[in-house]
Amino acid sequence: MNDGATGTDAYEALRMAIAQRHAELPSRLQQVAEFVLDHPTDVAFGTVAEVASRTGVQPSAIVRFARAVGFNGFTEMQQVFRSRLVAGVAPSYKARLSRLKRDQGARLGRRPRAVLDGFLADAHSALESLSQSVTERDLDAAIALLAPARDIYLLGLGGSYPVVAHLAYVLRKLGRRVVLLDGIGGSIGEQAHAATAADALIVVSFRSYYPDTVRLFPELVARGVPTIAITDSLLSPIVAGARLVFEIPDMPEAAMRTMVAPLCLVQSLAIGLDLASD
Amino acid sequence: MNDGATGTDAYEALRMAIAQRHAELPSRLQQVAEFVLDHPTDVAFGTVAEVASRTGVQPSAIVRFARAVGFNGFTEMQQVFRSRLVAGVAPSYKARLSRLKRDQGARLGRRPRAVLDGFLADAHSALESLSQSVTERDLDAAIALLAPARDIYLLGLGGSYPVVAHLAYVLRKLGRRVVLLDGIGGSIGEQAHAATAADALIVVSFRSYYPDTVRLFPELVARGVPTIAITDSLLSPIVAGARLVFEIPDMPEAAMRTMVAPLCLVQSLAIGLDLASD
DNA sequence: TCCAAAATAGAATGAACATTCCAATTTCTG
DNA sequence: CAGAAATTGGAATGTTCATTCTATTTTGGA
Repeated sequence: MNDGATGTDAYEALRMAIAQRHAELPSRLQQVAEFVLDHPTDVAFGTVAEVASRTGVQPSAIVRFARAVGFNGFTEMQQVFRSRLVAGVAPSYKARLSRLKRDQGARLGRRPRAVLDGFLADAHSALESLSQSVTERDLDAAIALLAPARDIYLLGLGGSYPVVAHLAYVLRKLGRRVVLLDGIGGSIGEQAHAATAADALIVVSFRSYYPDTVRLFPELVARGVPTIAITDSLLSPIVAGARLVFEIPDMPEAAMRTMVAPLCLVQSLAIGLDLASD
Repeated sequence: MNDGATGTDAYEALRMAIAQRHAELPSRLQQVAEFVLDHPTDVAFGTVAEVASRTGVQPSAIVRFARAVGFNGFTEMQQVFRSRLVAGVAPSYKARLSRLKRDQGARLGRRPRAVLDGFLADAHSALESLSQSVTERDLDAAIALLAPARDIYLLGLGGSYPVVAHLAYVLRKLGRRVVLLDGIGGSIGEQAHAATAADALIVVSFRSYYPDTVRLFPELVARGVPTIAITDSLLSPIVAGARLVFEIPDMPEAAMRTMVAPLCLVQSLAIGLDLASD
């Protein structure tokens, strides 16, 4: 079963279907069709009464229209119009949809291919929402913060560790002095002991926040180390005190996470920093 | 910080206000605040009952929260969340994609935003080609190879290290026994010493292939350890002897690499393995 | 430990809603 | 120009919803 037809696709498909059938509809329903095509957002948010009044028809005409184009009622049609808005912004809803899609595929037999497709869909939407949520201003500010730093300290444990590991790799390749706070061979606190206001810190942490990260972060902030936080919520324990916060919301939980978005962000910071310092 | 307070601005202002007041709210309202910040889309579309149920509180708590942050009721607060979605509708997905591709040419441009867009475009296309190149048969075979393994050894150094680090994290979360060959505290060879035909090995390596990987890989193969290789070319030094090879071609070079595709692949292997062994 | 104040859960309430139904009207058809 | 069929308007219906209210629980202070 090729599903396609979720999110924007479903909306576009419906749009085409309405346009096609427009000619053969009774006049009042044509009127509805025109309004609906011209004001999709009103349909997404409005009630039957509102849409009817704006269209200039009776509420029942709206319901009849919805049925005429293949739905069981207005509410059902409205879902399609809402899904479009979700596809545009709204990472959470979208993420949930793709997760749903994945789960559906998995239910149909747990075939690994379906699992892969699910993660690919997640990854695509994560990248998409990253693209929308990151502003040029924040990127500039981040690079300005990192540029003068003597050493760049990286803190990310548990599921976030691969992100900082990658960042460490790239920054070192680019000739930067990096301290990766991984706690190997002793306490993290000792590794971070030399950090001062002349350095910089990049913290990466997602729910559920790794205890050592939560503990060490405020210490470094208190010592005046300029800090960039990459996390999933403004309420995360690594937000207060950070000079700059990149919020990457709606990450799936625990083992289901791919870290694709944070990786891309971090990569861009490193390369952007390198380009800026020539 | 005087915003015009309409559309997205109003939303951002509200978000900040909620984050600030979070600490001083009673606990149930804090709970609501967290959900609301993390799932704005659910608030935009949902009913009080839905939001309450997803948050895990009573409907009245939602209303109390809305009043606590300065509205007359839930409905009023919801308007702000809806306004954000309306503001974000304009550019269609396809338009954004093509813009992304166009900007890719500007990769050499130094503006960090262009750099990020470039990596995002790369990531998208990497995922796309991964989706095409991986066959269901290979995935099945990989999972069949991993399923009976006692311990799963992971080998990936340099730029590939984040991939295996992530894989190790996920597999351990799922209760698998994992040995991450990272060379910490001694030689990698010693870490791998216990590997036998009853175990399994996943090697990840991309050009230019890390010397230690190239050295250790044939040893393990010679000892009969069933091996899955993830690499960028069939000519790569970790292909010969591997039971199974996932080829992910066309990776950009060295520090420019994001590892997004291998990460997704590896994630799918782990989850697919877990699902298969229920 | 006890008391007062705040917070909360859950039921009650009344409004708003989508949907259904039917009589009135218009549009086809022979 | 009938007569039948389709379409339409508008009221009726049953449901769902946001909101309010109150009894109970929890919290904080003396």
